[in-house]
Amino acid sequence: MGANSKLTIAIHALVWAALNERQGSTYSTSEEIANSIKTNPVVVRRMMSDLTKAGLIESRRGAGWRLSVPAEKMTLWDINLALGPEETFALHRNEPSATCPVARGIRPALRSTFARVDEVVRQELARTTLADVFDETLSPSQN
Amino acid sequence: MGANSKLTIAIHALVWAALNERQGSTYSTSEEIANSIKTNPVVVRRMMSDLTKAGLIESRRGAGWRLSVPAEKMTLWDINLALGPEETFALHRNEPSATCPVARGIRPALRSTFARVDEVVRQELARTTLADVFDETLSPSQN
DNA sequence: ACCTTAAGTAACATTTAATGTTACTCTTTC
DNA sequence: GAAAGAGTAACATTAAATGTTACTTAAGGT
Repeated sequence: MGANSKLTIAIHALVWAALNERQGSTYSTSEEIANSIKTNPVVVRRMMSDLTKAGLIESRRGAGWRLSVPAEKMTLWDINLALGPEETFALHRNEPSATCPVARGIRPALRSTFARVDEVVRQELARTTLADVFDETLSPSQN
Repeated sequence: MGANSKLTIAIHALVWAALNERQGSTYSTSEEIANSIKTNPVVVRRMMSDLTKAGLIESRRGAGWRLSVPAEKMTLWDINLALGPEETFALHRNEPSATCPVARGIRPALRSTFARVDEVVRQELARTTLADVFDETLSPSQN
């Protein structure tokens, strides 16, 4: 499958939960969230389970989840890290030739190059909080 | 399939061609390159075709390809752009709910967030040249 | 205690993008 | 005009993401 939309789903779920809490509910359920995202509740539960393990939210069986970190303190990198971040670019799927000097040297060279890319992605995600996305999502220009 | 290794394949091919040219050959063929990468020649031709269209290399039927931009002037972003860059993070695969305010507002919010991420990736790739990767690939520590 | 609700999770199905492969046509060089 | 190798269409294969069903487990309310 193509690109990674896990982060999109997670942020959507968290913004939904944040709004739900702001409107007076304590817990949000996988069914409510799946409804907004238009996906299956199990997909939501699976993903929320990762966020729970990372301590970003807390679950209560029979009730749902609530944020355990304030939206202002939760960065998009925290969320992405909880989901198990993927590298922006992948190395070769198969080991390249063992006899060719280019093939032998290219992997370490690209590893360090791609690590720098991943680092700037990390920095950019760490700069944005869930509250930032929340505000932009619900800004008047969207209604 | 998982992550995007097209850029890896392209850089590998270009470093191979650069070395080949430095060693006196004018043209490099899809079979030679595929041999080093351990993939099918058609995969190489397909990808090289994109690089040709972008003007980074030039092809001659019956002979192969050669660089048309010096390795010092060709950035990894030029290469990635030629391949048709993918976005680092994808939005929802399916349209989310039309009635939920979160679902309606989240896409524009994420679009701008993810655009900033793509921009820092672009900047980082533009900072590294094919010559940089060439040198690191063939550096003594790799032999 | 019992019932209801909803999370947690295993197992399997489906979808889709990337990659691999075959086979053929088209240019260029010799 | 023969050989080499790019260009490309068409199809096969692989593998990851996502969707779905069905069941188990924990918590709260009656």
